[in-house]
Amino acid sequence: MAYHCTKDLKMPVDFEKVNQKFGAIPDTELKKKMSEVGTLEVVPAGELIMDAGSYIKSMPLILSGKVKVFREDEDGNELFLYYLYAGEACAVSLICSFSQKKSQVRAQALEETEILLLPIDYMDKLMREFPAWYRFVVKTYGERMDEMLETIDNIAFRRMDDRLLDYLEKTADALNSNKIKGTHQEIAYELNTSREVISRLLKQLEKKGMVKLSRNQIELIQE
DNA sequence: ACATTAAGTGATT
DNA sequence: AATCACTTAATGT
Repeated sequence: MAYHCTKDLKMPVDFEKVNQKFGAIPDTELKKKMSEVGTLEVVPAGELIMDAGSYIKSMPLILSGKVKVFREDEDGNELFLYYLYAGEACAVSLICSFSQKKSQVRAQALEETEILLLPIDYMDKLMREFPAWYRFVVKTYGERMDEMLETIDNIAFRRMDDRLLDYLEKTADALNSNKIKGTHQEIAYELNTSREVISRLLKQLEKKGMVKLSRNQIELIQE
């Protein structure tokens, strides 16, 4: 069976872990089933979990770690979408796997990340046998939909300075640190704008005392 | 000290 | 907000 990942470090799934991380799923029987049917994959920090254009053969559920999800357009431009945390699932991949479509997004592990992979062949069965699964899927899909809508009006209606601040806050949150390592160029790439714009906006934020700038590092100041 | 890379800036569209 | 054409500052060798 082909998996969408290059690194195949599969292990039996620890039920206790699934039970603990997915408090959002009340049905213990379902979680037992998930542990039986799924495989565990450990992705090292920085690895791509899913690349645009790859087919998805299973639905990933994050057991631990953090994942950055971003879109990539035809010209190779990146656009940051959202972060995924433990206990969450990527609704995009669910839809992709259902419709047998290639992934339209890329996902990268920010730190070592454990992923529970559920083969899509089981989706039908789980849906029918476990109402809790159905509710979980609908719920995560709804959550992602909200995220997406937020991202859309970020782009369409908000100015870049809002987007930048939003990005900085989310990134700081994902890293558990107020200090964001990286260059202005990298941020510009993620937000699909130019380095000069980011530099200027960061300068403004610094003047407002919201941020402290140094080479390769941006420190967010708490309000 | 020199080269390289990141960041800052003014002008133009 | 994007792009260009620079300058200045920080860092590595």
